[in-house]
Amino acid sequence: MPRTASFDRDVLIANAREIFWKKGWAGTSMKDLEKGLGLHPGSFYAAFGSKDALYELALDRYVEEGQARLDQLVQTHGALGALKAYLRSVVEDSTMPIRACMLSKTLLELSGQDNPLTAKARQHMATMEARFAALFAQAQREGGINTDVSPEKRARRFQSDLMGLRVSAERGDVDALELADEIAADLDRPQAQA
Amino acid sequence: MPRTASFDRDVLIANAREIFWKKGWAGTSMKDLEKGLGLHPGSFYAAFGSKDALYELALDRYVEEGQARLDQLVQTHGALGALKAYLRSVVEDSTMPIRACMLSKTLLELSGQDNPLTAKARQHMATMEARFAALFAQAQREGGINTDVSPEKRARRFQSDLMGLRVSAERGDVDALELADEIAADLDRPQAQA
DNA sequence: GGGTTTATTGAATGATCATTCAAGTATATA
DNA sequence: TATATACTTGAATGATCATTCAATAAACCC
Repeated sequence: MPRTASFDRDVLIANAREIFWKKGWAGTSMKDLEKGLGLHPGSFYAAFGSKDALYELALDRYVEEGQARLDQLVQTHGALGALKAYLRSVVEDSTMPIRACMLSKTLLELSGQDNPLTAKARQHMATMEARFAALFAQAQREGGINTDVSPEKRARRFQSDLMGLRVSAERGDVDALELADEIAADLDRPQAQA
Repeated sequence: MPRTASFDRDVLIANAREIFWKKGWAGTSMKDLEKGLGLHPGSFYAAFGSKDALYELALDRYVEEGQARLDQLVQTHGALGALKAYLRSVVEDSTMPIRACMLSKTLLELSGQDNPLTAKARQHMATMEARFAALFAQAQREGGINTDVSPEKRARRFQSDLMGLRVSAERGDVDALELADEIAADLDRPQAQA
């Protein structure tokens, strides 16, 4: 009896991720979304509930894709190689709408107003960091990296440097690829003790 | 003949910097500004012209104060010591409304929409980087740091790490002070070659 | 102290914001 | 093919957005 929906929900979420990632939370209007997704208000709200709800789905999707990209790099380059390649990929990959990390953008834009989406962004960052830590642990087991510093600590620093790299890459007057290689080169050295 | 203005323009710009820094560009409404500055619309527009114009003044002020803080650190700690102390200060200083850098926030929020304010943010970043480079050069002359890498390159990396640190400090679940000390400790070591 | 000049006030403007909903349309089963 | 069921449409909602402006109030010079 029911009429079937004419759109692919998954594609719509991917589109939304693209738009939100590029233009940010406040910078994306419902008109932008209606146009970008080809959806009228009624269909939009029937499908997603609200702009906030879709943003959350877009964030989830963003992290899933990042993890998938990382997984693939691990398969081809191994743990340590994947971490290095990941640094390059975030400034090279031309399929991304901008260089900056969507989690950083969300956190910076919304943490000053207490928007619930910041909690989500923070969670995702912790998840990514845990994934990095697992890869550092694997690299240490495989002997590719020395064990003077815990995987957790290395992961924390790695993600911090990654965020810095991706902000720098938005500047335009910075050779982000060179910066990425510098950070990657540091991974081969014993880490400084604070 | 004229009536004198009842407000101190400098104080108002400082207040605006505080509000914009914390809540961001889109997150700050005219109502926020009117309330925060104690100014009615008419006075506001007579004094500053527009919300955008005031944001630009706030950005300028933000950079001036950062430079002043850095200058003071140089006087007490010397060039290299100042760079290290600056890392700590950005996560410790309780007078700042948030940990994140206002230039990063501006760049990330507005670079996806082509807002002219992004150019301003980029310029300021380049200026800060030049200041860092001068301090690295001084540290190299004084022998506090080795000369295997150019001051410009060190400055670029320093600022990138600084941005990453300040994004990480917004997470809440990261010991930003420890991270700052790790980055500071790296300054004493020969820099890795990419 | 009167007259001029400028600051202040706050209501009004028109645009845009996210969201709602009633009416219309298409599809799949029976 | 009739009917039930869901999807689609787009106008309407009320809030809030940045900005304007005419009216009012205050301060300075002569």
